[in-house]
Amino acid sequence: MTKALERREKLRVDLIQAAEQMIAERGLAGLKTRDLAREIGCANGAVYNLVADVDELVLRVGSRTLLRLDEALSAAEGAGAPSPQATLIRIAIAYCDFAAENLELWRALFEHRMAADKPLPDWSINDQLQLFRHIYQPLAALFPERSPEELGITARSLFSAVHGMVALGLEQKLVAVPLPALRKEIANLVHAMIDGLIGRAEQKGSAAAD
Amino acid sequence: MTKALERREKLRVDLIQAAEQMIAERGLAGLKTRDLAREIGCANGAVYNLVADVDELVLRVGSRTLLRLDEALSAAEGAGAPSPQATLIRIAIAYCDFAAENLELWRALFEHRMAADKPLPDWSINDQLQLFRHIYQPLAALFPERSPEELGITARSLFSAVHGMVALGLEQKLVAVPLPALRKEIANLVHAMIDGLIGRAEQKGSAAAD
DNA sequence: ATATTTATTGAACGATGTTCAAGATCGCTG
DNA sequence: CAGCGATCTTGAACATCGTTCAATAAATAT
Repeated sequence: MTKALERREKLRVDLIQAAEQMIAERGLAGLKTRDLAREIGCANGAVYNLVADVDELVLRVGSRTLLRLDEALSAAEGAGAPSPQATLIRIAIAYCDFAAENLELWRALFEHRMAADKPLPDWSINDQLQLFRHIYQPLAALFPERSPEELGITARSLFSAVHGMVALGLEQKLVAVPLPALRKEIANLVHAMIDGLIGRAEQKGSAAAD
Repeated sequence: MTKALERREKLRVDLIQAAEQMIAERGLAGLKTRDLAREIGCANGAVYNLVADVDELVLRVGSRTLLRLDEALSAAEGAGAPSPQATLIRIAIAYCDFAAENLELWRALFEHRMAADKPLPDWSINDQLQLFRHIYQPLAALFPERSPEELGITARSLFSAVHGMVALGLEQKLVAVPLPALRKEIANLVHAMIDGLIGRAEQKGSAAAD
């Protein structure tokens, strides 16, 4: 019984790769089951033997995108660390660059919405939470007195702020921003946010001494 | 010929209001032309006498949402102004509150995407640019030496950062954040961003004196 | 009142996600 | 290796969409 399952697995991998390429080329809205079936050489109905529905397919592609994003952020934090500030800025720039280079796949991560009655599977939620990890460590170095809970909240806030700048910056709806200008803006505002957070922490800490 | 056009106009208003209510109740994906037609009492084909297509309908609803958002932000900046910093924070909180209270309509502003070959009409683009106006004035008070271009860029960055925090904060995908905690986080990070921007501006300005 | 212009209708079209009975294929056993 | 039961695959069919259009009804002009 191995032969059948092997073929199934190979087809499933092909399907997810084809879906990834299709989203990258035509956007999430351009993903069609019939085109996918033709691409991997099977009947359109067969797609539902490999995957429960299109939602799962999009989530599986998203999982791959998140993995590559994770690698890109790891590479950014890996290279020599002059200071936690510099590391955080490099991570933010790496996030921007990844989004620009994988525009449609990155958008698909946030554009996709499940039906209200079918929530995200756990494995998908877990994928997403891994991202904050990259920001957590430099933040912990900057604010050693903060609790893990506080650091987690701050990490999510920082990530969300950078995400917003990238999301609206890469949007063609508004005035198109040249990528170098966007990178500069992000570096500048991240630097300001960190400086501001440090300043406010010192102010707070010294209040007892006054 | 007034009778026919009057009826047409009334129907068009009804249509947009019905679409607004439908998006608010069922989300952008729940907007269906046949349901709309039944709601306003006409044939489904008649919808296309009132509006070119669903894209235009969504944009018209978006225009109304942006108008109400504009009013909410104006109200936030209007109330007594202790300092530009405090005003910016109030605006950010107002943005967060508006998004929370008008969740589906606010989401529709950013979820909706036009087909690649049909760009946004000018009137819709203009609607969106008005938003930065609210941030521009307090920023100009904080950084009088900056050029209008620089201020515009900073205003967009600040707006985008807050937008990102609200967008990911209200997302049910990740861990649900209680609204009061989100408001507190936004106030904190906006404060930090402004402090940081001021600090970096001072540093830069005094560099010549070093 | 009649003719001409215009608006409205709702059936039909094409696309799309999903299902399912019928047929093809596979894996095991005698 | 032949045959049989289980399983997989197929592609036609279904339900829903947005959108179009010839026919009908209404409104306006003469």
